[in-house]
Amino acid sequence: MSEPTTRQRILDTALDSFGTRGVDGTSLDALARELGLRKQSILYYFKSKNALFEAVLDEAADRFIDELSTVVDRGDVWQQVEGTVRVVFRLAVQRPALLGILREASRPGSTVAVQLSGRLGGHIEAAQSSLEQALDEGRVVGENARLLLFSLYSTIMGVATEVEVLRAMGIEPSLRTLAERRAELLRFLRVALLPVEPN
Amino acid sequence: MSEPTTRQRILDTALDSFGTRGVDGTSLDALARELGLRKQSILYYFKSKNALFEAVLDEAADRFIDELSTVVDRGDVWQQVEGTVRVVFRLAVQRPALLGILREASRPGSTVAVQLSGRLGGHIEAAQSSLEQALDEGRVVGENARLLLFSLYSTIMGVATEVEVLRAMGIEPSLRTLAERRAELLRFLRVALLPVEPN
DNA sequence: AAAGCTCTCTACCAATTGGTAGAGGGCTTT
DNA sequence: AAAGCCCTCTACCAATTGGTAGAGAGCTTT
Repeated sequence: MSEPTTRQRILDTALDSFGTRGVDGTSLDALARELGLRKQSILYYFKSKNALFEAVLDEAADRFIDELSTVVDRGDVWQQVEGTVRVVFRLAVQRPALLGILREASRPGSTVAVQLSGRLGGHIEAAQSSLEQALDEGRVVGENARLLLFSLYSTIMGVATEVEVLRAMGIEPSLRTLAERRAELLRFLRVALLPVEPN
Repeated sequence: MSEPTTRQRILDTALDSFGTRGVDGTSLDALARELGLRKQSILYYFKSKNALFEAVLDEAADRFIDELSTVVDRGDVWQQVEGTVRVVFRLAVQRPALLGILREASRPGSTVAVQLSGRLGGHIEAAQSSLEQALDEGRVVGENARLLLFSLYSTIMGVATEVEVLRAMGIEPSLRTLAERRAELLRFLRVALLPVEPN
């Protein structure tokens, strides 16, 4: 387990800071301080703050894909959904910034969203066609695969990341309540997706 | 129809800018320029940028409550859900910044979220107890009213506001696709919420 | 040992940030 | 007409922002 390169350390720390404090809320100086460096060293590896952000986005997309890689090749759509929920919830605990940066990048009006879509495009398409097939075969309830996928995404990401809304509802985020949230989400999705026939 | 006060104009413009460009992405100078003022005039009405943000949040919460006021007193839970979806989607077209500022304020780690929860707390509770009753009477499928409400919120807000994710999926946001999105969302929620028995 | 490369640093910089102090114009009240 | 109030302004300010220029230390290559 060799030490990570300085470049990698910068990417790691930047991902965490961008993902939690936001890009605008993260100054190169603060980032460098956290790394025990001067900001000029950051600018040596990345020619501008925006270039750093783009690199961080690529990194985040790669990791996200990596995390989901074990899920995609499951045959059953429901198992894919279930696996995705598990992965996303694990990330919400272990690396919340990874989800935070997706949130940051997908802000309405974001200019970098295109970039993410380029990275994730293939996986989105795969998920969609998988869903489409299940829809055709009546294994899943719905009409439009793309829009259904979009609803699924919104629900899962929202439930996993909207912790402040949760607080507003009087539920303090903790490991316990997180498990409950996940269970309720899975129930919700199961009812929404799977046909009633108990076979 | 009298002209709005300067204070109100500031609140209005700030809501739009905070909601679309973000708080960090909005400088007092830029805001003042947009208003045809100097920033010192803004600071005359609001003692600091943060105070302005808090006032904007209160304003946004009031408007949001106002928009939903016609929905809450419907007897049927499903009609409440349907009405909420309609209101949120209308806002997504007419005043996206209003939803944007909720998103901004509910960022994980946000310090102002508590404030919003104070404003919306009563309405959340009302919605919850309404849902609870429907749950008890078997009119709605689910286990935990609070968590179910949370899932509903995440789904609706996500589908209405995650336009960049939509773009990434190859759906260009427009009035046409928005209507389709809403229809699919309503179908999704209906299946997820309502019991199967037709009658 | 000279030359070059990789990396981190100091030294700056112009622009922008949120914010303070206070002048002064135009009302209304005395 | 004087006094006070409401409002917007000019004039600053210190701190922070992202970014440039380039020195120099340590290594490898010639």
